[in-house]
Amino acid sequence: MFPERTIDSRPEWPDTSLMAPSSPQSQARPLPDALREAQDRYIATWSQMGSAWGISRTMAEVHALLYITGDALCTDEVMDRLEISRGSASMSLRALLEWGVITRTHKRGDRKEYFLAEQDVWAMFRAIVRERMKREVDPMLASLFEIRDMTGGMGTIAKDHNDRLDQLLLFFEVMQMFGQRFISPTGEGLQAAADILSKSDA
Amino acid sequence: MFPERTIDSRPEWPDTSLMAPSSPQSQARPLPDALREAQDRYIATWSQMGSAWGISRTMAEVHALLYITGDALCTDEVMDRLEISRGSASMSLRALLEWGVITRTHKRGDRKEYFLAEQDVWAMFRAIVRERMKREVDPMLASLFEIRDMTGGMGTIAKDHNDRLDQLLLFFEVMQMFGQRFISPTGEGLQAAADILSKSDA
DNA sequence: TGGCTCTTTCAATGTTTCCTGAAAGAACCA
DNA sequence: TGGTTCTTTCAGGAAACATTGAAAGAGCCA
Repeated sequence: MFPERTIDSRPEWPDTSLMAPSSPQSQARPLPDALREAQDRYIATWSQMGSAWGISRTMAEVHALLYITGDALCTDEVMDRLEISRGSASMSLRALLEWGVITRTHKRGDRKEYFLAEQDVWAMFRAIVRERMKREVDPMLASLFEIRDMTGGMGTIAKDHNDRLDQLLLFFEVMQMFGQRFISPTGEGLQAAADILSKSDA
Repeated sequence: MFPERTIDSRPEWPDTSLMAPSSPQSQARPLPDALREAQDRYIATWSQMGSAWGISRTMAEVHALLYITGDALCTDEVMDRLEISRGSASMSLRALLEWGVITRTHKRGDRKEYFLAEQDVWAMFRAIVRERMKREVDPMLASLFEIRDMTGGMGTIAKDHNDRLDQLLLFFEVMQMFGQRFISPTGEGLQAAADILSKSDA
C-alpha cells in the first residue's frame, strides 16, 4: 500500500551497549546505534506520511530529521545524514521555513545557518493547518463561490446543481471555522486539554 | 501555486438563453452551456484540491463529475465527458467505490453499470476520513509505537528522543479520537448542528 | 576590492506516478 | 455453447514530479 522506500530499516537490533564511532555528528557527539536506527525509522515513517498527504518525500525527511534529533543542523549535516544533494537540501529547508515548521539559527563564530524544528507538536500542526488553509481551502472556497455565481440566475434548471454547490460551500465554511479555531489562541486550549488528559491517565 | 490544469475555463459566458445541442448526454437531455461550464470549473477545482491532498487528478475529476451532475453515469459517459481512456475510467471508478464515495446502480433493461456519487456531503467526508484514518493514520501510529519501543529501555541518553515521540503519539491519539467522533453516528450530530446554523443565518 | 564561505538557482536528468489501449475476463442471453 | 456486451487488467508509453550539481549570487572580512 505504501511506496517502497526505507532508510535501512533492519528488523533486528545491533549491539547497542557501546557508542559507535558514527559519522561526524552535529557537535562531535556520536550516537548509539539504536537511537540512530530509531531516528531512521522515524524519518522513513514521516516521509511515507508526507507523501500520502502531498508533501515531497525529501522535504518530509528533512523535517523528520530536524524534529527527531531536536538539534540545530546545518545544510551539510542534513545532506550527509540523508544522503541528498546540496540543492535538494537547500530547497527543502527553505520550503520548511515557509511552512513555518522550522526556524533559522546561528552559532557564534560560525557563518553557517543552522535549522531547528519547532519542538512543540501542537504549534507545528497549527502552522501546517494555517498554511494548508491559506494555500488550498481558501482558494477553493473562492472558486466555489465563483462557480456558484455562474449559475445563480438560471432558475429551476440549475436548482439541483446549485444545491449541491451550496452543500459543499456550507461544509467547507464549517471546516474553515474549525480550522481557524484550531490555529487561533483558542486552539491552544485544545492543546492544554490534551495535555491534562495525558497526565491524568498516564 | 496550483499546477496549471483547467478544463476550458473561459472567463466569459456564452449565450445561455438556449439549450445547446451538446454531445449525447446521459438521458438525451442537453445541458445549457452555462451549466456545463460551471460543471467543468467545478471538476477542475476539485481535481486541483485532490492533487494537493494526494488524490490523483483523474480520480478526483471522476468523482467531481458524478457529484456535480448528481446523475448515475456509466463508464462510457464518464470517458466521453472527461476525455479519458476506458482503463482510466474503470480504475478510477473502482477506487472511488473502495473509498465508499460512489455506489453502483443498474438500469432496468440495461446491462451496463451506472455510478452514483454519495450526495450527502457530510456522509462523503465521513467516508473519506474513515478511509484516510485506516490507510494512513492507523499504520503510522503503529509505526510510532514500534519506534518508541526501540529506545524504551535506553535511559537518559534517549530521554529527549522519547519525549518527542511521546508528544507526537499523544497528538495523533487525540486526532484519532476526533476522527472517530467525526465518523461515528455522533459525527452526524455535528452535521445537524451545521445544518441548523446554516438555516439560522441564511 | 578580491578572496573566502555559504546559499540559492535552474537546466538537465532521473524517478515515480499516471494513463492508455489492447487483450483477457466475466456475465449474460439465446 | 457461442456470441454479445460490458468490465478489468496490465505492459508500455507519457507526463508530472523531484533531484542533482555546477554556476551564479550574497554576505563577510581584511
